[in-house]
Amino acid sequence: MRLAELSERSGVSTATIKYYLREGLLPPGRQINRTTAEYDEEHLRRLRLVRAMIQVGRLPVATVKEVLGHVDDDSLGRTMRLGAALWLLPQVAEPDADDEYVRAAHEEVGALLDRLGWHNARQLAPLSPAYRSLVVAVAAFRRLGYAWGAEQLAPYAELMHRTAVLDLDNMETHPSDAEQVEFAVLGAILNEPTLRALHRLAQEEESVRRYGFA
Amino acid sequence: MRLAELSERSGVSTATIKYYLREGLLPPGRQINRTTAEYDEEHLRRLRLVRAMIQVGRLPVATVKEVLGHVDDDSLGRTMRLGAALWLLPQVAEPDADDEYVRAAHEEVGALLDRLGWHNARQLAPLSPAYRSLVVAVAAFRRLGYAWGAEQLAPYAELMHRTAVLDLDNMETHPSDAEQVEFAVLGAILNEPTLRALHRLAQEEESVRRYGFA
DNA sequence: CATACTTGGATAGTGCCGGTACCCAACAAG
DNA sequence: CTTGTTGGGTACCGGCACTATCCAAGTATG
Repeated sequence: MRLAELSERSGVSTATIKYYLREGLLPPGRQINRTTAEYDEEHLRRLRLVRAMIQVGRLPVATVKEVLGHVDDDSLGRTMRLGAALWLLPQVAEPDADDEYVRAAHEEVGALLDRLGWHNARQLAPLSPAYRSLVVAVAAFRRLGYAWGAEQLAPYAELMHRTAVLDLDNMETHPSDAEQVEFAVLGAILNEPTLRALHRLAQEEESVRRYGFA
Repeated sequence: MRLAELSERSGVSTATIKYYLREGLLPPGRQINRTTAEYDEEHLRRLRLVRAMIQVGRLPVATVKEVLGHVDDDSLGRTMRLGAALWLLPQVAEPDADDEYVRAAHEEVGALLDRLGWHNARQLAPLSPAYRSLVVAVAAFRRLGYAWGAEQLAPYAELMHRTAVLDLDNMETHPSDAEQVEFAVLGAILNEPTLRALHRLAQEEESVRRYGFA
């Protein structure tokens, strides 16, 4: 398959494919001569994966490149590849440690993890981007005067834990390590928009049930 | 309070505040004379709300303006104000109706809603951005060859419904309509990053429980 | 064999977005 | 009176994800 066909089958313009090749998101095709290269089904699959990450997952191009680098790195074990890839997902700006709301948020989130018995998360917390994002979000709520802490978050955390159990159960249905890692990364990237959409649909449903259409 | 103080207490530069004023995200201050205006605590609060939406919720400036417009519109009832504001949240590109994966995704999502008995969501579906986002995400999975449909989504949807119930219960703890709407919009905007962060923390926790740190 | 098209490679340009910088005359504060 | 700040305006910035154009070398078609 040559560039034009790859473009047609993926729905991505040749100019954009060239851009991805330049940026290293797609491996170069098999060079037939100085002006022709041959692509295969693997390229098409990779291209679809890249598009899904960018368009559905809204990852920046540079991040997609990093994520793919970890997914492809055979020198790492499964857990490390997975962790490394997930660690890169969109982050929020570093919280300002001097801010009083941020300090209070740190305490609330710490209390939450203790209360839930999430000892591993507690241990990973200082490094984890997810922990930082949570602190930033909680601080924003508190800055606006809402009581928002361990108490209010615990039931949500419980539900999210059950979601994570589903995620890993789904992942384990895939046979090979490589497939598991790809599925997990995809899950992390594409499942989030899916969950967000389901969440909003559920809000619409429940809201109409309670208050009607008026 | 004048511009400089508003800037200091919010941590937002005067240039940026002027930009928000220009864009209509903040109402103008009380004009004392041609070169002085007075701002109050309401401006500070609104500014913090705007910042939270932009930085934590990652909403584009133009969307923030629209959302605030609906929140402030007293001519609408509670449900409508809420719905109108939520409808604006970040959307995914319109799915291509000609695509076979998109068609299959439509069917799967429809089957899911039937199976769950979400009749209101089913009815709203053609209009709902959340529905469209879900279809796009499911189509992306299927394009990559994963079996991803009503079967796999149902348990997630169940959990998201329980999350939505929590959301609305929390909202109802606020006394006035105006507060309920503000809290709900904030919830939709700030709770999503919160849920995402909790989800990832839960994944880290559960993943370490199953596979250890190796 | 002629002609039109395609290839990889390179470079420059586009449009949007969230600010930022600078200038101004009018006013305020010490 | 001097120094700084105000609202208002305009111009500009850097980052991002492409997109357009050009090129010489090679390919497909009649």
